[in-house]
Amino acid sequence: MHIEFRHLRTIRAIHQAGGLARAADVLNITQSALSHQVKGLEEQAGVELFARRSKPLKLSAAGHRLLKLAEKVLPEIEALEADFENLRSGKSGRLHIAIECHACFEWLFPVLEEFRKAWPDVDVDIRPGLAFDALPALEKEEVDLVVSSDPEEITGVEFQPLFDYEPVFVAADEHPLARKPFVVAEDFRDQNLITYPVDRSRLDVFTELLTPAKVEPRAVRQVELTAVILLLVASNRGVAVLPDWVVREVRYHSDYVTRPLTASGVTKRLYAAIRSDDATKPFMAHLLRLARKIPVQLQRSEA
Amino acid sequence: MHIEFRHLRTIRAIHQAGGLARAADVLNITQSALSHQVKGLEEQAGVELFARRSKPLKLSAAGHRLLKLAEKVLPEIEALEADFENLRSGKSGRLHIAIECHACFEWLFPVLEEFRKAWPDVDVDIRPGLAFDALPALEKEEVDLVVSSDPEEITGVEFQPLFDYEPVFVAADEHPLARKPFVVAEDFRDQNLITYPVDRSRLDVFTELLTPAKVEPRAVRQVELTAVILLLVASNRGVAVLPDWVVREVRYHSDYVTRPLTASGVTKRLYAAIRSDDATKPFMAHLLRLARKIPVQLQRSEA
DNA sequence: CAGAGACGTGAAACAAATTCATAATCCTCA
DNA sequence: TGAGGATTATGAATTTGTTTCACGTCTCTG
Repeated sequence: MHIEFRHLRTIRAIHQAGGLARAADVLNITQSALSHQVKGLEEQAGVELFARRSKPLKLSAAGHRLLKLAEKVLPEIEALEADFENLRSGKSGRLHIAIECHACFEWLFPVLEEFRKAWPDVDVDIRPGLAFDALPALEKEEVDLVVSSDPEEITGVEFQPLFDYEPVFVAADEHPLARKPFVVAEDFRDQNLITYPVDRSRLDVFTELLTPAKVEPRAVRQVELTAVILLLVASNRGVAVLPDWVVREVRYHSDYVTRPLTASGVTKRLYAAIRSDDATKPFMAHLLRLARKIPVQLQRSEA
Repeated sequence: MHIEFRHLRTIRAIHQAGGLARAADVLNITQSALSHQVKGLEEQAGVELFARRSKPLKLSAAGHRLLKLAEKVLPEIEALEADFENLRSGKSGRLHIAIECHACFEWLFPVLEEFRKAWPDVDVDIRPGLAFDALPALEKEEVDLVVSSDPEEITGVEFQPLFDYEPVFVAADEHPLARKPFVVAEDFRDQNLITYPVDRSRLDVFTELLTPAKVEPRAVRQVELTAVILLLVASNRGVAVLPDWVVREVRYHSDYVTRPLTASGVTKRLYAAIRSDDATKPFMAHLLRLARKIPVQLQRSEA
C-alpha cells in the first residue's frame, strides 16, 4: 500500500468540510483531483473509504479508521515543522562541547547554566574529550565546540580566544616549597606530581615547564577529580599544577598555598574552536560571549 | 513544507542501513534516487538532515528529530495497513444494527453475545430504530442490518427470513379476559392498551387485529421498557400484546396469563434486511445463522 | 420530477520521482 | 601519501504520479 500524508490531509479535509467539493476548496485543488485521489487510495487500500450512496460523501468504517490515524499523525508533523522552523531561525540547535582541558568543567558549568536560560531549546551536552580526538570530531560534526589552548590552522574551523589563565603551583602549606615565592622546573625533580589522567602534551606543567627543562618528577600520580587532587595535596601526598580558576577557593583555605610557575608566572590563553559555519549562529555567539565574561567575573569576585 | 511517508521511510532506512547506498538497496530504489530525495527534503525543510563531512552519511540533529517522528509514525501506518487487511479479508468490519421492533433486544443480545466470540474485530452496535427511518438508513450505509417484519422490494437490499413468532395477548391473571381461551379485536374496545412508543403501523396488535377490525381501545398508553409494560399489566393497569419471546418468563409467573390473538393465533415472520453487497461477507452470514438459531433455542428451552 | 448541487471519469497537461551514466569525495591501507 | 575502493552528488532523460479540463452521472430537495 502507498498511503501518503497527502491522503491524510485529504481525508481530514473531506471530513471537516463535509464533502468533496468543499474540501477541494480548502486544499486548493480541484474537486476532480480529490475524486481521483480518493479513488486511487481506495484501490490501493482495497477498502471503501466512503459511503458512496449518500451525496455529501460520508466516511465509512474504514474511512473513520483512516481519519483517526490522520488526526493522530498530522499534528505530529506540524510539530516537526515548528521544530524545524526553530532550527532554521536559530532558536534551537545543537551545542555539543568537547573539552580537552579536564578542569574546564569548573567555569563551563556556570556558563552553560546562564546559557540555558536564554536558549532553552538548544540541545546542550558536554563530552569530556579524553577518549577521542576532539578536533577531528569537530570537523565531522560530531561535536560543535572544542575548548582548547592550542590553536591550529584548520580550514573550516576557527579558534576564538576566550580568556587568559595562569597555571599555578599548589602545595600543602607545610610543604617545603611553600616557603618559596615561586617555583621552577628543578623544584619538581624530587616531588610527587598529581595530574589529570591525560597525555602530557595536554598538561601545562609539562608543556610549559618540565618538558622544555627536561625535568622528570620523582613520581606522577593520575587522578580524575579536581576535588580529589586538592585533597591529596592538602594531606601532603604530592603537589599539583592547576589553572588558577580551579584553585580560587584555595585562597580561603589555609591548608593550601599557590605559587606562580617561574618568577614571572606563566600565562596561557584558552580558545573555543568552532566550525566557521556555526560562527554566525546567534546562540553560538551568545555562548562565546558568556564564555569570555563569566570565568573572568568568577576569578575577580573570589580574588 | 511537504514531508511524505516516503521521506520517513528513507530516513529510517538510511539510519538503519548506515548509509545511503545500502539504504537504497533496502528500499529497492537506486542510490541516486535517494540522494535526490534527501537533497529535495533538505531544501524543503530548510535544514541539514545529515552531517555531510563524514562519508557513511550520518544523521544531524535535525535528522535525528525527523527519525524520531519516523519511528513514531511508521508503526502507526503499519497498524493501519494491518487493520485494512482485516477489513479486506472480512475478519473485521462494521455491523450496526437498527431494530424497528422495540422488543428485539430480548433475543438480539444473546445472539450478539455469541457473535462477538467469533468476530471480536467486528464493530458491533445497535441503534433503536425509533428516531429515524431504518431502511433508508440501510441504503445510505448508515446502518448495516435492519430487523423488520415487513419485507419491501428495494433494489440492493434483501430481506432474509429469521424466524416466526406469535404476538400474544398479556393480562393480569385476575383480569376478566384471562378467563377466555383467546381474545379477539372486540375484546380491546373497553381496555387500556399498553404499547411501545412507536407508530401504530409498527405494532402487531394494530396491524394484525385492531386496524382491520376498526376497533379503538378505550385508551392507549405508551411505555418504553418491556419490564415496565409487564409491571403495569401485572398490577392490572392495562393489557398488552407482545411477541411470544418477550413473555417467555411469564409462563413461570402466576401474575400474568397469555392468550392467543383470535382462535387460531397470529403468526408473523421476522426478517433481517441487509444490503446485497454485504450478503456474502462471512461475518454477516454467521450473524444471520445465529439469528435464526438462537431465538428458537431460547423459545424451546423455556417453553 | 426537474434542476441544482455533488461526485465520477477519461484524456491531456503538468509535476515529481526515479534511473542512468558519470563525476566528485571520502576513506583506507600499503 | 597516494592509489583504489567505497560512498555520495549531479544532470539529463525517463518514468511515474497528480492535477486540470470538460463533461457525464448520480442524488437530494422542493
